[in-house]
Amino acid sequence: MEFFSEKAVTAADKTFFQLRKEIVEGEIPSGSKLSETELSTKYSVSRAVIREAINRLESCHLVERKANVGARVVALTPEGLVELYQIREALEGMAARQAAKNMSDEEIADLTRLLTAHFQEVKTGDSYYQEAGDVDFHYRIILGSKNKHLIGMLTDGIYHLVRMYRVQLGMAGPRVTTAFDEHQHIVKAIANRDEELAELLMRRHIMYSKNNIEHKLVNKL
Amino acid sequence: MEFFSEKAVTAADKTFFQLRKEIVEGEIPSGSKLSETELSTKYSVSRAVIREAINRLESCHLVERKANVGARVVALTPEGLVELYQIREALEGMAARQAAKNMSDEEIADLTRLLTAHFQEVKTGDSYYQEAGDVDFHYRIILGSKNKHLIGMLTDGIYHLVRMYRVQLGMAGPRVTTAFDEHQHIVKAIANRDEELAELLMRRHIMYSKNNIEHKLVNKL
DNA sequence: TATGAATAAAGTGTCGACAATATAGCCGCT
DNA sequence: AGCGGCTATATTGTCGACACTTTATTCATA
Repeated sequence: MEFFSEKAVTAADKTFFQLRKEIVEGEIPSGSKLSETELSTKYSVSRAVIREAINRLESCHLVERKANVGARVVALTPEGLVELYQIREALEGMAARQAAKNMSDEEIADLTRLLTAHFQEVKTGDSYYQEAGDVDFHYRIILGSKNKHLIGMLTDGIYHLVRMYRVQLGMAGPRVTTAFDEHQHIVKAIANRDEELAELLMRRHIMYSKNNIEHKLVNKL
Repeated sequence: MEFFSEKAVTAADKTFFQLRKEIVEGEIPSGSKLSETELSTKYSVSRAVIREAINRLESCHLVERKANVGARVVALTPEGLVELYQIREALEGMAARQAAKNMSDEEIADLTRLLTAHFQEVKTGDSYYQEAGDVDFHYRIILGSKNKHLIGMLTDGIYHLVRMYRVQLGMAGPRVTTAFDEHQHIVKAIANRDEELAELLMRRHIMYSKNNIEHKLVNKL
């Protein structure tokens, strides 16, 4: 899943990536407390490193911190999920709009190829790669926006929280073929340089995805 | 300007607020380097406090950091401004949509009162309070969305960067009466619970504002 | 003179210890 | 027995020192 070119140069980086991974995958359960001393012994680093890692996790909205009290992993709630998807709808919609304007022809061709390759895998029915492919698709469009702030907010900011909801609610699942069709329509709109339609389709795509997840989630949280 | 209820409980808080203020207002010039040792002597706190403050400034996109090299205040560029306003358009548009859905009748009445009071000040021609009134208006709608993630991203995240552009480019200025009309239309849409229109009008409002600033900015950056 | 390696200087990254604050448990009081 | 205040403990916040990396300087060599 590391198609983000994130290389850990410092110890705080490594610890941050490790903690983020464990939180997203639920190894550190949501709602649990993050004790600085405990973590520093567990990872064999100083508390300063842990503190920096926790600060970064807070920036990703993966933990919440109170002064003089400590940090807790965020709780997963239906309201939080809805709020998150509203933000995705706004930001990724804008990303699709800008991608329709700013992606190069080669990049669009690449994206089309990705989609057909993806279609081959869909036929084999392997749902995990469906998940990865979906993330990859959205990631490319985000990059295609060429908006550095937008890219940062989505990839560094909220995408790991999205993954956290998906992983912990077990969201590898259906909606495969329908989502695939939606992806195709979006790419066509981008290829036609139709900014308005690209944004609209992306927003609908994310809204459908939200509704789908919401249904599943009723009896899980 | 402190209508955000941000109280500094810890030393790192105070340093962060102080540094943020100085960066936004240009006292620490954009593009300049932030030396940890230098700042720690200047503010009479330890480097650990400075480091935490700088980390938070990085989360706000006010400084950029490179491992083993240091942190610099972000450079103000025309491209950066455009990117920032694209994000505002997406997020505040969504905020207006959600505000039309979630604000209470009392809150809407309050907002209307704010607008008429604001109109009185516009007639006196004091442009500074126009600026404050504009920020206040947007802030209330953001809060009205009732989306915690959205509120956090806008108020903690990008709003200080928006202010930095405005302050350092000297953006107290015209567009007063037209902006006021736009505000009125937005409130009407919210009062009518017309989510679609509220979002559309807010997006247009921000787009106009962007175009206005872009024109002024040509010969400044 | 220009280039490159070796070295010195400065700055960031990391650490362990101390100080300040919040939480938990105990004791006395009503 | 229940409640409020106090003490003890544990955790976070802050500090100064050391280790490592980057950058600037110096010096030798082609």
